Amino acid sequence: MTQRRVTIKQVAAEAGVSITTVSHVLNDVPGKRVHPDTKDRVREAAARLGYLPNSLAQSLRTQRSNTIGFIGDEVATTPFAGKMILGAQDVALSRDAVVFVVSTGYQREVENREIEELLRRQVDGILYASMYHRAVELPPQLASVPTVLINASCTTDGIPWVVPDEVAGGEDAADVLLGAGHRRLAFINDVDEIPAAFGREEGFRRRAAQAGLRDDDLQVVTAETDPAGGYAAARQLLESDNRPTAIFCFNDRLAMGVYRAATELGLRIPHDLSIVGFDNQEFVADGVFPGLTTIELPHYDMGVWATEQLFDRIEGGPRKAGPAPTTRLRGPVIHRDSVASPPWVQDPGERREPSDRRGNAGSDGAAPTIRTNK
Amino acid sequence: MTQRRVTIKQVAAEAGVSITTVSHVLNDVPGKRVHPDTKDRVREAAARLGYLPNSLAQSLRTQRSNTIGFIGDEVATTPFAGKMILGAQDVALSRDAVVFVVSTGYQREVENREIEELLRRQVDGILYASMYHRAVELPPQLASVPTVLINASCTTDGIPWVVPDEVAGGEDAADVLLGAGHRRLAFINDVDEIPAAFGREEGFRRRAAQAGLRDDDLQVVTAETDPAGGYAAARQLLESDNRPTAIFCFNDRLAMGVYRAATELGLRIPHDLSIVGFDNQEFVADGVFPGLTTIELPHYDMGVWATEQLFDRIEGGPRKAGPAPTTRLRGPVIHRDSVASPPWVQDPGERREPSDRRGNAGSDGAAPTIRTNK
DNA sequence: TTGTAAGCGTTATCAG
DNA sequence: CTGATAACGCTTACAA
Repeated sequence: MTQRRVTIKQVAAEAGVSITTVSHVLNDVPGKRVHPDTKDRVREAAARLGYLPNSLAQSLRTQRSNTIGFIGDEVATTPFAGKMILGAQDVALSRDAVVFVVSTGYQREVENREIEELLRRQVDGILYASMYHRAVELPPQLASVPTVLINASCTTDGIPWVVPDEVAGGEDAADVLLGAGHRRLAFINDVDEIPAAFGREEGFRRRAAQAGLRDDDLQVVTAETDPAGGYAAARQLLESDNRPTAIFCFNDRLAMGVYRAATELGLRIPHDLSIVGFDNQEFVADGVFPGLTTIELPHYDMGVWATEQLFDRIEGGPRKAGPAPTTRLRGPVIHRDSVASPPWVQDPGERREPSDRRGNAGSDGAAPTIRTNK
Repeated sequence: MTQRRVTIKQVAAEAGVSITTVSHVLNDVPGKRVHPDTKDRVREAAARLGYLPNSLAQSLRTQRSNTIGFIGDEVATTPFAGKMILGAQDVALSRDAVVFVVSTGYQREVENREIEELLRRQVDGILYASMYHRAVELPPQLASVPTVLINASCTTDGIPWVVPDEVAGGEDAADVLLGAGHRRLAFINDVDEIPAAFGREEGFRRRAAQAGLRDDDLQVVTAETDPAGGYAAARQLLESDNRPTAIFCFNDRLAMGVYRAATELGLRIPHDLSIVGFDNQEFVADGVFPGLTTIELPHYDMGVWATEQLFDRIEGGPRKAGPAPTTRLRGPVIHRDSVASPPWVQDPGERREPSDRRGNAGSDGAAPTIRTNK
């Protein structure tokens, strides 16, 4: 059935010119002037035959495949992978490129095989993505091809990387709570010692200190980052003498447990207890009641940034001047309904206005702020 | 920096043979007998140089790219995409193939461009995936390349497709509830008229009827498939005269709303109300308290099945005999803690044993059953 | 303004 | 058993 695809030769024949000419007009080669009439004839012929240049042949000749690889440690169990991939493919498509997606499942051998397959296919570059913010060691085979890290940092130099601005996230969370008038805060942090844990705590503490909170007005505890962990930590926090009026949670899943604890203790959210989460896992943050105000992780934007960097490097030749760029991207705060002023506060300070969903590719400037409907 | 990759020519030189011979030994060409010593020399040379055959050149020559495309309507906003992709890439990798992932965002123009890019790259075949079970119309450009549908059906003949077995899902949900001794059931279905809605209702009703339930022992209402929709429907259901003791929800998100309604009405889950969901959206089903018993959608398995079919077609030449295979895959029921026997029931019937997570690629046979820890 | 021919890295045909 | 050599479909000096 699948009759052989139409080639440049057929187009040439159809247009009554040589294949060289076809190539010239179809590629708009700079120095070459081709008679307008000829051009038209060629274009028509190509269109008539439905000619699509064979990318493999082009790549073989030009040493450029317009193809990049996306290597993820896991692609199925987190909702984040999709956003990074989408960011990557959006900018890829704008350069007529397509992306190979492979998932390693954290297995070195699988990773090696996949890298090999990608290399054999002459990918122009590789995006190496982690599902959670961490430091990685770059597989040595990748040394030969432009590579950019997403949601991960590394010490190999010459490798650009992008991660979320965790500190800013912690600050933003604090600002939301402080802005509403809260003065007794708690932070349920991840037990694991990872960049996100350090960064968010640092930012949160800094703002609390700047706001003049005393040491025992800010409790920090750690927990497993799941509902059970959040529940346990929240019970402890909420039954203590100096009960906080607001809790910042390392992530949304953990926050679910805090909701439960609050409910069990008869505390109403947000009236008796305000909560801010992290991640903006839509089905979670938007599914709990009342909706969870949370800090979004900039996965899509990281995908975009990384891919743009990647193409820069691919096009910029071997190595651009100066060290590789790295950046931390700030995620927007998503306002829902889990934050209110404590009863004794009159003026909760101004509430920020809604803004657009995707406006924040930069890492500096004030945090964009978002209010969801519903 | 990136010195030109090593080619077959260099290997030939290094081994002191012709490139033909190198090709012969590296590919183990059937009819060709090469002296064992020569073989060794070649293999060593290849290894020493770190030779990786250029896949582009191979493809150009053999007309086989060992590359497939995965076209999804959206890849970022659902947790399902990742599983289908993983299924696809797992089988692809086992055939030394890699998969291009593209997302159309439901935009025809984007889809067309992407299809074009894939075709230009000579993909051997295409997986066309929908994020929710529906009937699709196949883009005509795909006629020229082997294609298999995932989570979607179509009428174009010759096109294999795989979808979830919705009817079985409805039956399984009913069985769980009926098995626990419930006799007053409700089903909150999707308002949208989609295959999932029809199928699940059919299966659920069938089993209820088989169990001898009277018509008014099974209420079916419809709602938006989000927490708010579930909440509203549940309030209505639970405040009625003939309050059901168990509710089957079209999906897990909707079930979240049912949890809230139950809590507000002072009904305890599962003691006063049993709930079964659908989808097994991990962070939701596993995040609510108590954990939600639910029917999993077989996304991974659908990805696997489709990709195997795809390779069959690719290898089987133009068209295999007979009509294209299609199938409905059953998802396992995931037992958590949202189902119990109503108080008046003595023996809830036997509870099934835990089983393995991936054992169910087939669509027939009893539903595999899974109990999560925690 | 157009065309010839070399070459990108392989595989496959056909001789030696 | 081994090796020239012609494709595969395209781009690009270089000629005409």
